[in-house]
Amino acid sequence: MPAELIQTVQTPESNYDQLTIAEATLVQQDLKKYLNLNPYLGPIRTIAGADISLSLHSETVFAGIVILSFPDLQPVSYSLIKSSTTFPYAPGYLAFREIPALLKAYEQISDKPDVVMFDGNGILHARRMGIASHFGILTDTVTMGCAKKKLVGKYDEPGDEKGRYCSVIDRQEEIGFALRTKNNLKPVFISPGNNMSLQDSLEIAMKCISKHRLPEPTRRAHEYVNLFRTGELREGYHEVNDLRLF
DNA sequence: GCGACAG
DNA sequence: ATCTTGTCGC
Repeated sequence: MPAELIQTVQTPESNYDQLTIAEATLVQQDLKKYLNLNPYLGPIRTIAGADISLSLHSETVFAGIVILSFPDLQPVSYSLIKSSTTFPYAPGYLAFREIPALLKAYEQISDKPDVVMFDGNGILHARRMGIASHFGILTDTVTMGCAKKKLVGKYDEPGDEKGRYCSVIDRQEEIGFALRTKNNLKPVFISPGNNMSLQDSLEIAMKCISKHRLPEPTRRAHEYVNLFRTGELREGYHEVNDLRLF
């Protein structure tokens, strides 16, 4: 990586808050040089969901990563951390608001997941550098995005039945999919983050669909992070010892 | 200038 | 994202 970029991203928790939008754009353009969209060949034994929860009118950020077994999708461990941010929310720059906290949550995981799914996009982004791709490049991990709303591009509405999907196209380029995860409900938007292909992201997303609109990884991450914010779960890395299974 | 716009 | 109650549909 270029020295300038390394200096900027090496310790995001201390630098991202001070970046201007123009500087953030340059960081994204630099990071894109390291994007890898080749097929993922390794096994998937665990898949994690990453998300954050915010208090209204506050700089406090509750970040969480929940690791699920694969393909059974049962929570096996989770990492929660409280942090703060002053970087404003701006479409296309979500990573600069959420990544510092998510990096802390990721660091305290002792048994890292094989894949991480983000509540947001991978390459389904104007500069192909959504939060999943950004995080995947910084940590050299296998990541993908699952957004609840379209950020950029055009697509045909997929059929009403669960499992149907259509490509999302932006400037002649296929950058993701609109995937129907539940009958008659709005689709979610899937794209690869880093170290996997477009097809990988679609196949993995389909294997994570259960009875809800959101795939299990991000659905669980959202659930845990809210339990954390409301004080029902504690900060730190925890193994799930669910005796209810027996 | 107008419309679009992850969380 | 978050603040909120009931309500319509599978």
